Amino acid sequence: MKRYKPKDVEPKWQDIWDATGVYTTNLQSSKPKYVAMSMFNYPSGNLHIGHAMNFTISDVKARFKRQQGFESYHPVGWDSFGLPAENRAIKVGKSPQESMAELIPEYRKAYKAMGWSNDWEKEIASHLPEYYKWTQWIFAQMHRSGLAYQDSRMQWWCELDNSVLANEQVIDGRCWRHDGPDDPLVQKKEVKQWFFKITDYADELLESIDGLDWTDSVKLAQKNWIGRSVGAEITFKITDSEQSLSVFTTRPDTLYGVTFMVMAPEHELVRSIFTEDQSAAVQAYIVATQKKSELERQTEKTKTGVFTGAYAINPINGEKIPIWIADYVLAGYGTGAIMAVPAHDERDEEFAVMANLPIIQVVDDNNALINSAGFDGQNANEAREAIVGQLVTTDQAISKINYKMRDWSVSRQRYWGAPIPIIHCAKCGPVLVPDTELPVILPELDDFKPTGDGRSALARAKDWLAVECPECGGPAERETDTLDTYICSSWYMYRYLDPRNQAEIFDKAIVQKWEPIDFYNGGDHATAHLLYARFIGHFFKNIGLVDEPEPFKQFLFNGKVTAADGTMFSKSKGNGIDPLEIINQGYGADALRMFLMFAAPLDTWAKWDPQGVPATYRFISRIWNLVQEYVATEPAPASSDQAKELLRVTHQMIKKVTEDIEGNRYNTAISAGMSAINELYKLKVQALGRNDAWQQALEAVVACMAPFAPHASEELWFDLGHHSSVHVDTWPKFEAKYLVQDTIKIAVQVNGKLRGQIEIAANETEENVIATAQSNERVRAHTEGHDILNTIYIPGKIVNIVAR
RNA sequence: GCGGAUGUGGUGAAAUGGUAGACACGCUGGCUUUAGGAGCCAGUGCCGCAAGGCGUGAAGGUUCAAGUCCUUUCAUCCGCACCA
Repeated sequence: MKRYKPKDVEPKWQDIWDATGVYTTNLQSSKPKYVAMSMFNYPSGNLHIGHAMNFTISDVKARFKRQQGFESYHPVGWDSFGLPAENRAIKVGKSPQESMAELIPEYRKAYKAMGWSNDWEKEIASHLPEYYKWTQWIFAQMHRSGLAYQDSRMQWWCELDNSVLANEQVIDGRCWRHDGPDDPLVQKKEVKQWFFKITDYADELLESIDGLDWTDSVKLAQKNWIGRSVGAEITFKITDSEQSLSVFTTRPDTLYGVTFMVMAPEHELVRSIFTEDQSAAVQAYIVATQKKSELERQTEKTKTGVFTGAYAINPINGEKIPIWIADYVLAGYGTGAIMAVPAHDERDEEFAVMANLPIIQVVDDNNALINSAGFDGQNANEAREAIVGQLVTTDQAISKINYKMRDWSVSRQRYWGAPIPIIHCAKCGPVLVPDTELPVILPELDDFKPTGDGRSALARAKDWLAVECPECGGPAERETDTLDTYICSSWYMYRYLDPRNQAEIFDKAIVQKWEPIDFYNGGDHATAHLLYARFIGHFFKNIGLVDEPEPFKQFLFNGKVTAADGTMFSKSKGNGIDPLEIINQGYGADALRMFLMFAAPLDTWAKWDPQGVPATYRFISRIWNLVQEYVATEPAPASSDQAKELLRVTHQMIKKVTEDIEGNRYNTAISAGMSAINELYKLKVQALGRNDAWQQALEAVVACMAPFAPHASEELWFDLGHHSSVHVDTWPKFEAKYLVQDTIKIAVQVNGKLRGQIEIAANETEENVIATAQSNERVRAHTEGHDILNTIYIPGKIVNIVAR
C-alpha cells in the first residue's frame, strides 16, 4: 500500500500546479469573483511562523471559494520598500536592490513550499519602478486635489535611523524599530515635511466604520484614533499685548467658570508673553519638561506648572485670568492651550488645588447654568450654542470639530523609498514632476545611508538632483525625501487587479468588477495601515477611480503564534519556529498548515505545541490510509443500513465544514473532518467495498479537507479516480435529506438534572414521548413518591419532568 | 484611569438558553511478527466500590432548564492613555 510521504507528494503537486496554472486567476471570467488576501510581506529575513499563520488563513479561504465555483484570487506581492529592508541592506553591506533580488526568490520558494495558492503571474513588488510610478502618481493626485502640503513641524526624530517618525511609530517614547531598554528616547526636531490631509476625510472615515464587516476591536481602535470631538475654538485676548490665545473646548457652556489658562510648555506663544519676573521660572520649567521622557510625563500623578506672569481676558465677561504653563496640556492636541474650568474638569481641579487657584461652579446638579450672568438657569447643553453664538458675532469664537487624528506625514529622509515627485525651483517654488515624466527613478547609489543632516542619501546624487524646472525651465533641484511606505501598502490591493498596466494605475472596469477585497486578514496595523488604505479608497472614490470607497469588505484581525509559555517568538531570544524546517523534517506543509488552523480560533493567540504538527500529520495519514485501502478493495455493494449511515456521516460533515469555513471557524471545521474520519473507521470494521456510498464519503472528506491539506488531498483525489484538480469546482453539496433519522435519542431530566436517555421514533407525539420518559427506570427512581407538577418537551432534544 | 475582551479537565479547546468538556494533545490498558515519526481498539472532569454527589474564576438573581441572560465582584490579557 502506498504510504503517506509528504516529501514526495508535496513538491510533485507544487510543480504540476505551476505548470498547469490552476491558481492563475482569469480576471475576465464569467464566474462570480472572490479575493482573499493577507497583508503583504516585508522581505527582511526569513519566512517565520507568523507568516505561515497569516497566509494560510487567506489561502484556505481562497481555496474554499475556488472549490465552490468562484473565480478565486489569492494575490501575492512584496512590501519591499522601507526601513527594515534598508537597515538589513546596510548591515549585510549590499544595496537594498541587490538585497531584494536575493531575498524575494527565497520567499517565493518558501511560499510555494507552504502550498499557498498564489497567482504568481500577477506578483507585484513596491520597490519596482513599474509599481512606484503609480505611488508617485498618487502623490501627484493628492497634490492636485490640494491634499498634499508641505509644512515645518516638530517631528519625532530617531537618532539611530536619522529619520522622522510618525506618531504611531513612537512606542513608549522610543522608536518602533529601536524600542529596547538601551535604545535612546526619541527627540523632537523641526523638519520640513510633506503631509497628506487625511483630516479632511476624518468624518467620512469615521462614519463608514459601522458598516464594515471587520473585527470589532479594530473598528473601535479606528474610532478612537480618529477621536472626533465637537466644540468651539474660543479666542482670549492677552493683556498688554497684541497677541491672543486660542483654545479648543467641548464645554463652552462652562466659560464663566474659567479661572485660569494653561498652555503647553512647547506652545510657540510662551516665549513672547512671559513677564520679566517670571522669566527664570518659565525657562526652567520648559527645560525640565524637555528632559522628561514621555513615560515620566505619563506616570506622574501630581500636576506641575508655572505662572507666566501674563493674563488673558475672558471674552464672555471681561475677567482677567492668569496664564500658566503645564505639561499636562499637550502641544499636539487642539490648539496646545486650554481654558481651565476646575469646577468641571478633574485635571483642571487637581491643578487648581496644587496652584491654589479659585474654583467657580457654573453648572449645578440639574445640569443648569449658575454664576453665568444672563445665561443662568439655562440647560448647559443648550447654552453651549448660545454662548458660542454670542461670541461668534464679535469674532471671538467659531464652532469647531476637533480630531485626535493628525495629518499623515508622508516624508521620509531615507533612501529606500519612492522619490517624492517634486522639483524645487527658486522662482516657482515646489513644482510637481509632470505625469509624463513618472516614474522619478530612484538612482542607484554606493552609499545609501542618510546624510545625517536630516536629508536622505539622495542629496548626494548630484547628477540626479539637478534638473530644469518644469514650469520656467530654470535650474532646480529634486526633492530628496522619499515617500512613507504606508503609501505603497495603502493601494496595492487595487494594483493586484491590474498589475502590468503601464498606461494607468489600473483599469477602472476591472477594478469595478473585482472590488472590494472580499476577505483580508493580518495580525497588525489595526490603525495605521488599515486607516491609510481606507483613506486612499475614499480618495479614489472621490476622484472617480473606484465606485466603492471601502477597499476591504471583511477584515479578520487574526491572532499570532506564541511560544509554548505564551511569550512572543523573537529573533533575539532565538526561539523562533522555522516553517520550512518543520516541512523538511518530513511532516510536510499540509500537517503544518492544518495544525496552525486547528490550534485555536483564528482570532485567538495560539501557542506553539511541538506535539501539534505530528497530530495533524496523523490525521492526514488516517485519511490517506483509508483511501488507499478503499481503492485496493473489491467492488461490493454497501448494505442499505451502511449506505445510509455513510451518507449521514458525510453530509453532517459537509454541512459543518462549509458553515465553519464560511464563518472563519477553521478549528471546528477541521474537527468535523476528524470526527467524520473516526466514524468512517468504525464503519470500515463492518464492511469496506468499492461502491457509491463509500466513494461519496471519501470524496467528500478529501474535498472538504483540501483547503487545509491541499497536496495530500490532490493526490487522493486522483487516487479516487479523478483526472482534474480537487481545487477547482469540487465542493460537495450538502443535502439535508441524508440527516433525517427514524429514531432519535432524547435526554430526560428530573428537576433539571439529567437522569436518563430514551430512544423514540423521530415523529413520535409529545404525549407518547413524555409517557416513555416517565416509565424510564432511572427516571422513576427520582419521581416515585413525588407529584409531577409539570413536563416540558423540547422536540428532538430533551424532556424535563418537574416533580415535588 | 478609560475602553474592549477573556476566565471551562493535566494541556489546546467545543457547546442556536436544552445531555458541559466535541475534536486534539497527554496519560492508561488491550490487540497486531509492529523497523515505524507505527497502526488499530477501548478508557480518561473531580470525589466515590457503588448508588450517587460535585463541577464552566467568586457571590447572588431570572428560568422548567444557565458556561450561555441579568447584578455585584475578582483575575488575566489587549488597545488607548492627562484628548481639553
